[in-house]
Amino acid sequence: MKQDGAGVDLDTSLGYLLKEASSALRTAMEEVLRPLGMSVTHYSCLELLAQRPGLSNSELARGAFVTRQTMNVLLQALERDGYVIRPAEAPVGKVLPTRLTPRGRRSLAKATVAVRSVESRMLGGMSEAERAESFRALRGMIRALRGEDRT
Amino acid sequence: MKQDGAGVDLDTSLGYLLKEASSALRTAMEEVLRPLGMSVTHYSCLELLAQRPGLSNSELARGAFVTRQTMNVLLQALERDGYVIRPAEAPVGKVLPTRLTPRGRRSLAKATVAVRSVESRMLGGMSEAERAESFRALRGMIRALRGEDRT
DNA sequence: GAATCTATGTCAGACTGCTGACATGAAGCA
DNA sequence: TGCTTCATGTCAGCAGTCTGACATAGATTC
Repeated sequence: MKQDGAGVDLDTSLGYLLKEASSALRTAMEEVLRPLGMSVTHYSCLELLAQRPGLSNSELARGAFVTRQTMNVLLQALERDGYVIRPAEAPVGKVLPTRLTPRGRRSLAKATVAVRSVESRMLGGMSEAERAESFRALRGMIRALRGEDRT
Repeated sequence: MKQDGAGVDLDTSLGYLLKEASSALRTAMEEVLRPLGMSVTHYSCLELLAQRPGLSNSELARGAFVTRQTMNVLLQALERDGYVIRPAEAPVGKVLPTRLTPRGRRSLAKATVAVRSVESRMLGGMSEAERAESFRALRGMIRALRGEDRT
């Protein structure tokens, strides 16, 4: 039933499987974050700021894989609700370094517990060697897709 | 600089890497499909129909990882533009089996060439064994995330 | 056979993220 | 110094996707 000549066979397509895995991960994260009133991008933003305080809007956008316009909208809401702070004036250039407030940190702490449970479930039955192998494979795909192809 | 106790370390998080890979794949596909005036979901729908003719709206939605409402909107547009056909009345129940028209097949043919180039680029330097390993790893993640955890 | 449950197709409204556009500051180059 | 290029922050408009809701058909249960 497989039309090898006609299309990309979905059952053996690594791209399709990657999309499936990503979709499953996203769904699982949304499930645990919803009770906290937080979206995946929302969480990603807070997590990035916790690990790298002072990131700018554009840097956060790249880290969360959205456009800087999208991140800007999110940051304005987070700032309005007191989860993050940005200086009114840029210390240098136009770049506004963003930081978590204590409230933002508390909010993140709850979310982290939820997200960690998903991640550990995903790592489930994988051995340490298998995790390392998956890591290597995904990194390879990313590098190839971005055209950093060193033949 | 890594706060191991505080959060999920992004640099060593398989979830984050999975999201990154998926984002890179999506971007690459959008790039090659845009000139054809086609979105990723649009393409997924046609590809699914080519491989499994007669799929219903809900089945297509599951295959493309969107809701059936979203797929319904897309199908109406595709039907209006003559890429697919659905019977006016359901042969059985409410399920409307969908099929590609010749026009839809031609459109898909062009897209397939583009998508295949992305996929082969992604597989890039991977050996056959590495591909199999990646496959196995992704399947494991999906199964674990969906809670089909057979201890 | 009737009641309940489940799945489907569809409509409407809301939200999220994206593209396009603009002004501004920094960095490199003539 | 002036010019070009690039990155940034931000606003506005648009497309895609989602949630909520409803009616209906099949399957299940009693």
